[in-house]
Amino acid sequence: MQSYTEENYLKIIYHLSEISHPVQTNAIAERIHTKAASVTDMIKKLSEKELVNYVKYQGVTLTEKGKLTAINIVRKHRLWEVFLVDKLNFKWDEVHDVAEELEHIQSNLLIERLDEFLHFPSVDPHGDPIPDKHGNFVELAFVKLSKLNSGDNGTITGVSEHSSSFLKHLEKLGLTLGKRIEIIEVLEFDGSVELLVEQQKTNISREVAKHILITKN
Amino acid sequence: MQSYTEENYLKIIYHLSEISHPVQTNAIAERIHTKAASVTDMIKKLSEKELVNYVKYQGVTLTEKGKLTAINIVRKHRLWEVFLVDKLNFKWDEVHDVAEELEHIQSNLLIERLDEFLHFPSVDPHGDPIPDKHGNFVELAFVKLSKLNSGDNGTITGVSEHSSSFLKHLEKLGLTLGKRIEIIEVLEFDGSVELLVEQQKTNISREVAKHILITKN
DNA sequence: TTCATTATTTAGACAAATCTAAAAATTTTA
DNA sequence: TAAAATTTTTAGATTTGTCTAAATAATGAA
Ligand SMILES: [Mn+2]
Ligand SMILES: [Mn+2]
Ligand SMILES: [Mn+2]
Ligand SMILES: [Mn+2]
Repeated sequence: MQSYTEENYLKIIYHLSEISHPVQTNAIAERIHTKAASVTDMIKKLSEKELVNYVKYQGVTLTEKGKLTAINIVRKHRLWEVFLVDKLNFKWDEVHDVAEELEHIQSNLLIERLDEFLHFPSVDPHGDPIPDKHGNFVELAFVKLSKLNSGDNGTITGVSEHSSSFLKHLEKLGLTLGKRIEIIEVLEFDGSVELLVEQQKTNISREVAKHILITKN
Repeated sequence: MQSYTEENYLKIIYHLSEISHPVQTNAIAERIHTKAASVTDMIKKLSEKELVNYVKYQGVTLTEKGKLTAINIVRKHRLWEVFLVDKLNFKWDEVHDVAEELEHIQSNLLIERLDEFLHFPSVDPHGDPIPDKHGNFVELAFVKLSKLNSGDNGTITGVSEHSSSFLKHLEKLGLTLGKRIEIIEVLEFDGSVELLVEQQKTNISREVAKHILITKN
């Protein structure tokens, strides 16, 4: 079994693996709010336990065992987020911090029963896929809203930024999961996007558009 | 805020306070599976934080602040146990260990919403009272089954032993919360009790009878 | 390709929570 | 009430995860 801290490292390494291979020490340090020296220490420990492959000065990659562990934590995180939103009426911007704690509860029975109670959801409140108990899940074919052109339309199916301020902003504009949108115009000047949601015209910055994930129709 | 470990000490001290005032070092050590020396260290720390009153060689008592903190942890523990039984179909002997972890999740919103979701239960799956958000609760007027005499009858409303083996044993005999019982005879020889549950005659040892709590009618 | 910059690791220290062994205080027994 | 037994505390060490400062390796610019 891994400690709370080890689990957090594995999860962060898993997420960072989608961006760079291998994962750099500094990248981990930044995400986990710690110093590079501490990361090196922990990486050595995880390597000792055969959860990561570590090459000095190069970085780390997860071993199969480490990856399965990480995916299981992600599974728990996302299932708890669904629980909080669906059953306890949390808003999508309120769930992340609590899920960061709940994801470390150790009980297979608990998580399998929770999954069942929630009717085996396939995505979490932010549109992220929920791995099944074997670690399998389907990556949805997203495209960033910032890549669309005028006339394009689609459905909001995810966000790539989970901060409360960002999510609250989207909520206010009515840009929530499942909403259909149509691009009116992409301003050449600053890349901001004018779009239509439920007969309502809205304008969002390029920065915001980058973090909204669309499934085209 | 207190650490996970500090919370556990406070909770144990709270429970032991019902038995002895002040609470002895060794009693805590035994319950928390640690050594007396470690307990002394932690007690000093809790005293420093004004969560307990500590007199060297005498023992500890909780301060008002410490007591409120402890009651809040008990509240969370019991609410989670209700959740596990009522919503996730756990058996009453399966919930304790998971609740030991869940009770440390830090989120007032979570626990208030959970309370609401469970329709503000007043007792947990073992018949123990659940404090409200202000720390108030009613102690039920229990009597140990071992104190009853032949001819007495009442309802099982609690247990004072939470081990899985004990609870499974009761389950097997049909001696669960809410069941009405009638004492047929208390054997003089060994104090074992012959009783009637749902037209069924059963015999339990004095040791078992001691841990079944009855509300008389 | 050499020097400067950046990234990473090592060395040594620290706080939290624990332990063992020994000392000190309290309680029990005789 | 004095010795014996028990309980509690102290002293010093250990483990986990972190830090700062210094050393080392890798990368990028001239
Ligand atoms: Mn999240
Ligand atoms: Mn999420
Ligand atoms: Mn319990
Ligand atoms: Mn209980």
